[in-house]
Amino acid sequence: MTERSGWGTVLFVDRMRADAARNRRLLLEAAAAEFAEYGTEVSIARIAARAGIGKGTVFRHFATKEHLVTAIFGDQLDRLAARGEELLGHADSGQALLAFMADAVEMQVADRSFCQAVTADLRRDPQLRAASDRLVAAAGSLTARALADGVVRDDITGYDIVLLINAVAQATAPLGDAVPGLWRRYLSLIFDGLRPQAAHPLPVPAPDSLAPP
Amino acid sequence: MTERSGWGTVLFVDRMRADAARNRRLLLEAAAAEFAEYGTEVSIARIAARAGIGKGTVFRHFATKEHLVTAIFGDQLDRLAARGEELLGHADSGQALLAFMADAVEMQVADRSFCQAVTADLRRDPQLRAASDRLVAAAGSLTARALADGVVRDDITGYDIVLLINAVAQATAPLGDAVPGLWRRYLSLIFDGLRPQAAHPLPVPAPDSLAPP
DNA sequence: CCATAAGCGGACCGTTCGGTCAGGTTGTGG
DNA sequence: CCACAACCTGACCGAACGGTCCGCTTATGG
Repeated sequence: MTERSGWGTVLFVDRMRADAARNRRLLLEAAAAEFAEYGTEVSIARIAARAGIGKGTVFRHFATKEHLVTAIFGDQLDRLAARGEELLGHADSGQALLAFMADAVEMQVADRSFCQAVTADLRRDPQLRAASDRLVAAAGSLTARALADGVVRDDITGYDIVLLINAVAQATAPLGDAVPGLWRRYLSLIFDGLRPQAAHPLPVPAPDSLAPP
Repeated sequence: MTERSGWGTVLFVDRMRADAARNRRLLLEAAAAEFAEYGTEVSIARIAARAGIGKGTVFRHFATKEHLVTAIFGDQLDRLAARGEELLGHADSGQALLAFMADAVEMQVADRSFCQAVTADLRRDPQLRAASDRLVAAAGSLTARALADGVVRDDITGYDIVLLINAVAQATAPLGDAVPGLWRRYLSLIFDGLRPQAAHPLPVPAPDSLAPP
C-alpha cells in the first residue's frame, strides 16, 4: 500500500491508537486482496474475516463500503500515475509510452476490482477525479513526448491512451486467465495502430474529460 | 426476437397454450429490454412487472434466472453471427469486415447485459458454445477473405476479431454515453492496426478457443 | 497503576434477492 | 359444453447483504 498524493487520510495512522492503526492496515490489505481476486462485490464480512477483525471495525474505519472501495481504487490510480511520471524520465519516448500502457494493462488484468471501478459511478468523488486527472496528465505527457519524436500519429491524446489501456485490458476478459499473457498480443496490435505509418483519419474527436455529464 | 439456429426451445411456442405462448413472448421482450438497459442484475420481479405477468410465471418458463439470461444472450449471439454470414456476400471484403465489427460493437454498446454476458461463466452452456463457435467462424471467414484481398495483415484470426470487438466496445465504457459515437474513433484506430502497412510481429499466438479451461 | 476514552466485535435490523408452492383461473380436445 | 390439465399468481421462504449498536476490551497519558 503506497501513500496517497498529498492526501494522507487513507493511511493516516500517526495519531491513532496502535491497535487501530494495525487493524486499519490489515483491513486495507485484506480489502485490496479480496477486491483484486473477486471484484468489488465481495461482502464486507468476507473482507473482515480475511483481515481477522470484526465487521463492525470495518465500518469504524470506513463509513460505507463505497468509501472503502474508493480508498483502494484511488491508491491504485495514484500508483499508476506515479509510474507514468517516472517513465517520463526514460530516454526512449516510444518505449516509455509502450511500457506505461503495458504496466497499466497488467495492473488492471491482475485486479478484478480495478476493471469494475473504472466503469463505476465513483467518478463523483473529488479525490478520484484528481487522481484520474493526474493519470490522464501523465499519459498526455508521455504521448506528447512520443509525438515530438515522431513515433506516434499526431491525432491522439492522453485520453485516447487511457481509454485504449482500458480496451486492451478488457479485450481478453472472455478468456479469463486461460492464456496468461494474451493481452500483450492486443496491446502490440493496438500500438501498431498508434504509429504514424498506419494513420488513417479518425472519425470522431478525442474526448476532453473522462467523466460522464 | 429472432429464431435460434437449429434449436427452437426459446421461441418454441407452437404446441403451447395460447396464453403461455403470449406470456413467453412478453417475458422475453421485457427481459431483453431490462437487461439491455440495466444489465443482468435487474431482479426477476422487475422483469415480470414490465412484462405484466406474475413472478411465478417467469420461473415456469425458465427454471432459473441464468436460463433466462442464457436464452437472451444466445439469441443475440446468433443474430450477430447471422449478420456476419450475410456480410460474406458483400463485394468489398475490407468494408465487410469493418462493417461487421462496427455492427457488433454497436450492439454491445447499446446493451449493458451483452457486455457482462461475454465475461460471465455462461460459457458452460453448450448452446452458447455453439453460438459462440458460429460467431467466431463467421469472423474467421470475413478475415480470411479480407486477407486474400490483402487489406489486413496475415497474422490475425477470427478469434482476434471477436476479442477486438469486445475491446472496442469496452474502451469507452468509463464515459458512459457522454460521447455517443466515440467508439467509432477507437474502432477506426484499431482497424488501422489491422492493416498490413502497420504490421509489426505480434508477441503471442492467437487463441484457438474462447472458453476458459 | 489506574481512570478513561478510544476501539472492538458480533448479534441484530431492515431490505432485497432468487426461487417455491398451494390454490384459483383458463384454454382446449373431445 | 365440459372436464381436466396446463397455466397463472402473489404470498411466502431462507439466504445474503450493508449497516447499526451497545456491552466489553484495551491502549495510553498522567
